[in-house]
Amino acid sequence: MSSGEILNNIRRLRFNNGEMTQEQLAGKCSVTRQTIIAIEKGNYSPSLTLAFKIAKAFGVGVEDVFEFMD
Amino acid sequence: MSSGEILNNIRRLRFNNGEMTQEQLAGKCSVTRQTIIAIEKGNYSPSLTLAFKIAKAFGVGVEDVFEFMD
DNA sequence: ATATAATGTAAAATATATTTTACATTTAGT
DNA sequence: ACTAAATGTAAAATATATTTTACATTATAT
Repeated sequence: MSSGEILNNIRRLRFNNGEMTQEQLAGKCSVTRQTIIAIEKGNYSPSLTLAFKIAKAFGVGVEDVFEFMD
Repeated sequence: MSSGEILNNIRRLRFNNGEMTQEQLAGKCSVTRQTIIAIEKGNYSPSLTLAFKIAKAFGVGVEDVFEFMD
Protein backbone atom coordinates (compact mmCIF):
# COMPACT_ATOMS: atom_id res chain seq x y z
CA MET A 1 0.00 0.00 0.00
CA SER A 2 1.47 3.30 -1.04
CA SER A 3 -0.26 5.93 1.01
CA GLY A 4 1.39 8.58 -1.08
CA GLU A 5 -1.61 8.16 -3.32
CA ILE A 6 -4.00 9.51 -0.73
CA LEU A 7 -4.22 13.18 0.23
CA ASN A 8 -6.47 14.43 3.00
CA ASN A 9 -8.08 17.55 4.42
CA ILE A 10 -8.17 16.37 7.99
CA ARG A 11 -6.20 19.25 9.43
CA ARG A 12 -8.39 21.81 7.68
CA LEU A 13 -11.59 20.03 8.64
CA ARG A 14 -10.44 19.86 12.24
CA PHE A 15 -9.82 23.60 12.24
CA ASN A 16 -13.19 24.30 10.65
CA ASN A 17 -14.98 22.09 13.15
CA GLY A 18 -14.56 24.14 16.26
CA GLU A 19 -10.79 23.77 16.08
CA MET A 20 -11.11 20.12 16.99
CA THR A 21 -7.90 18.61 18.44
CA GLN A 22 -6.39 15.39 17.19
CA GLU A 23 -7.21 13.87 20.57
CA GLN A 24 -10.88 14.78 20.19
CA LEU A 25 -11.06 13.40 16.66
CA ALA A 26 -9.35 10.25 17.88
CA GLY A 27 -12.00 9.93 20.54
CA LYS A 28 -14.84 10.36 18.05
CA CYS A 29 -13.34 7.67 15.84
CA SER A 30 -12.43 5.31 18.68
CA VAL A 31 -8.76 5.22 17.72
CA THR A 32 -5.57 6.51 19.27
CA ARG A 33 -4.23 9.99 18.70
CA GLN A 34 -1.16 8.39 17.11
CA THR A 35 -3.34 6.90 14.45
CA ILE A 36 -4.86 10.26 13.62
CA ILE A 37 -1.40 11.84 13.47
CA ALA A 38 -0.09 9.13 11.18
CA ILE A 39 -3.07 9.33 8.85
CA GLU A 40 -3.10 13.13 8.84
CA LYS A 41 0.58 13.08 7.85
CA GLY A 42 -0.11 10.45 5.22
CA ASN A 43 2.11 7.86 6.83
CA TYR A 44 -0.23 5.10 5.75
CA SER A 45 -3.61 4.56 4.19
CA PRO A 46 -6.37 4.05 6.76
CA SER A 47 -8.80 1.20 6.62
CA LEU A 48 -12.04 2.08 4.85
CA THR A 49 -13.88 1.65 8.13
CA LEU A 50 -11.75 4.25 9.81
CA ALA A 51 -12.01 6.53 6.79
CA PHE A 52 -15.77 6.40 7.12
CA LYS A 53 -15.56 7.13 10.85
CA ILE A 54 -13.35 10.14 10.22
CA ALA A 55 -15.70 11.42 7.54
CA LYS A 56 -18.66 10.93 9.83
CA ALA A 57 -16.92 12.78 12.65
CA PHE A 58 -16.87 15.80 10.33
CA GLY A 59 -20.33 15.17 8.94
CA VAL A 60 -19.07 14.88 5.37
CA GLY A 61 -18.46 12.16 2.78
CA VAL A 62 -15.28 10.11 2.54
CA GLU A 63 -14.28 11.88 -0.63
CA ASP A 64 -14.60 15.22 1.10
CA VAL A 65 -11.88 14.11 3.50
CA PHE A 66 -9.64 12.02 1.29
CA GLU A 67 -8.53 12.38 -2.30
CA PHE A 68 -7.07 9.58 -4.39
CA MET A 69 -4.17 10.68 -6.60
CA ASP A 70 -3.21 8.10 -9.14
CA MET B 1 -11.53 -3.34 12.55
CA SER B 2 -14.98 -4.82 12.33
CA SER B 3 -15.74 -5.21 8.68
CA GLY B 4 -19.33 -6.06 9.55
CA GLU B 5 -19.83 -2.33 9.46
CA ILE B 6 -19.17 -2.08 5.75
CA LEU B 7 -21.56 -3.29 3.07
CA ASN B 8 -20.72 -3.22 -0.62
CA ASN B 9 -22.23 -3.40 -4.09
CA ILE B 10 -19.22 -4.97 -5.76
CA ARG B 11 -21.01 -8.00 -7.11
CA ARG B 12 -23.81 -5.91 -8.59
CA LEU B 13 -21.37 -3.40 -10.07
CA ARG B 14 -19.34 -6.23 -11.58
CA PHE B 15 -22.47 -7.60 -13.22
CA ASN B 16 -23.48 -4.18 -14.51
CA ASN B 17 -20.03 -3.54 -15.92
CA GLY B 18 -19.99 -6.04 -18.73
CA GLU B 19 -20.28 -8.91 -16.28
CA MET B 20 -16.75 -8.30 -15.09
CA THR B 21 -15.14 -11.31 -13.36
CA GLN B 22 -13.45 -11.11 -10.00
CA GLU B 23 -10.19 -11.89 -11.77
CA GLN B 24 -10.64 -8.90 -14.09
CA LEU B 25 -11.51 -6.55 -11.24
CA ALA B 26 -8.47 -7.85 -9.35
CA GLY B 27 -6.35 -7.02 -12.35
CA LYS B 28 -7.71 -3.49 -12.65
CA CYS B 29 -6.99 -2.91 -8.97
CA SER B 30 -3.59 -4.60 -8.96
CA VAL B 31 -4.56 -7.05 -6.23
CA THR B 32 -5.17 -10.76 -6.07
CA ARG B 33 -8.50 -12.38 -6.83
CA GLN B 34 -8.52 -13.66 -3.24
CA THR B 35 -8.51 -10.09 -2.01
CA ILE B 36 -11.53 -9.22 -4.14
CA ILE B 37 -13.35 -12.32 -2.93
CA ALA B 38 -12.62 -11.52 0.70
CA ILE B 39 -13.72 -7.90 0.37
CA GLU B 40 -16.79 -8.77 -1.68
CA LYS B 41 -17.82 -11.21 1.04
CA GLY B 42 -17.11 -8.64 3.73
CA ASN B 43 -14.37 -10.68 5.35
CA TYR B 44 -12.42 -7.56 6.16
CA SER B 45 -12.41 -3.85 5.52
CA PRO B 46 -10.17 -2.87 2.61
CA SER B 47 -7.60 -0.14 2.84
CA LEU B 48 -8.87 3.23 1.65
CA THR B 49 -6.39 3.08 -1.22
CA LEU B 50 -7.86 -0.16 -2.46
CA ALA B 51 -11.39 1.11 -1.92
CA PHE B 52 -10.57 4.04 -4.20
CA LYS B 53 -9.07 1.69 -6.80
CA ILE B 54 -12.18 -0.48 -6.76
CA ALA B 55 -14.44 2.55 -7.10
CA LYS B 56 -12.33 3.86 -9.95
CA ALA B 57 -12.47 0.50 -11.72
CA PHE B 58 -16.23 0.97 -11.86
CA GLY B 59 -16.06 4.67 -12.61
CA VAL B 60 -18.01 5.63 -9.50
CA GLY B 61 -17.36 7.16 -6.08
CA VAL B 62 -16.25 5.19 -3.03
CA GLU B 63 -19.63 5.66 -1.40
CA ASP B 64 -21.31 4.19 -4.45
CA VAL B 65 -19.42 0.97 -3.84
CA PHE B 66 -19.29 0.84 -0.05
CA GLU B 67 -21.77 1.75 2.64
CA PHE B 68 -20.88 2.34 6.27
CA MET B 69 -23.40 0.90 8.72
CA ASP B 70 -22.86 2.09 12.22
C1' DA C 1 -21.43 -35.78 -20.37
C1' DT C 2 -17.17 -33.14 -20.68
C1' DA C 3 -14.18 -29.33 -20.34
C1' DT C 4 -13.29 -24.86 -19.10
C1' DA C 5 -14.21 -20.74 -16.67
C1' DA C 6 -15.65 -18.57 -12.57
C1' DT C 7 -16.27 -18.67 -7.88
C1' DG C 8 -15.39 -20.38 -3.27
C1' DT C 9 -12.76 -22.14 1.01
C1' DA C 10 -8.73 -22.40 3.77
C1' DA C 11 -4.42 -21.64 6.02
C1' DA C 12 0.24 -20.11 6.38
C1' DA C 13 3.23 -16.38 5.12
C1' DT C 14 3.87 -11.68 4.38
C1' DA C 15 2.73 -6.81 4.37
C1' DT C 16 0.53 -3.09 6.36
C1' DA C 17 -2.42 -0.65 9.88
C1' DT C 18 -2.90 0.38 14.57
C1' DT C 19 -1.74 0.41 19.44
C1' DT C 20 1.25 1.13 23.24
C1' DT C 21 4.67 3.64 25.47
C1' DA C 22 7.86 7.24 25.96
C1' DC C 23 9.84 11.37 25.12
C1' DA C 24 10.43 15.84 22.41
C1' DT C 25 8.92 20.03 20.38
C1' DT C 26 5.72 23.57 19.39
C1' DT C 27 1.83 26.37 20.42
C1' DA C 28 -1.29 28.98 23.21
C1' DG C 29 -2.67 31.38 27.31
C1' DT C 30 -1.50 34.02 31.28
C1' DA D 1 8.85 33.67 31.58
C1' DC D 2 6.09 29.85 32.89
C1' DT D 3 2.70 26.28 32.36
C1' DA D 4 -0.35 23.43 30.16
C1' DA D 5 -2.17 21.90 25.97
C1' DA D 6 -1.43 20.36 21.46
C1' DT D 7 1.35 18.36 18.25
C1' DG D 8 5.21 15.56 16.78
C1' DT D 9 8.72 11.56 16.56
C1' DA D 10 9.97 6.90 17.28
C1' DA D 11 10.03 2.02 17.90
C1' DA D 12 8.36 -2.31 19.52
C1' DA D 13 4.18 -4.94 20.03
C1' DT D 14 -0.17 -6.18 18.35
C1' DA D 15 -3.98 -6.40 15.08
C1' DT D 16 -5.55 -6.56 10.58
C1' DA D 17 -5.11 -6.62 5.40
C1' DT D 18 -3.22 -9.01 1.64
C1' DT D 19 -0.65 -12.53 -0.75
C1' DT D 20 0.54 -17.16 -1.80
C1' DT D 21 -0.68 -21.72 -2.58
C1' DA D 22 -3.78 -25.43 -3.05
C1' DC D 23 -7.89 -27.58 -3.63
C1' DA D 24 -13.14 -27.67 -4.01
C1' DT D 25 -17.48 -26.37 -5.92
C1' DT D 26 -20.43 -24.17 -9.10
C1' DA D 27 -21.59 -22.22 -13.51
C1' DT D 28 -21.31 -22.13 -18.44
C1' DA D 29 -20.64 -23.68 -23.10
C1' DT D 30 -20.55 -27.34 -26.31
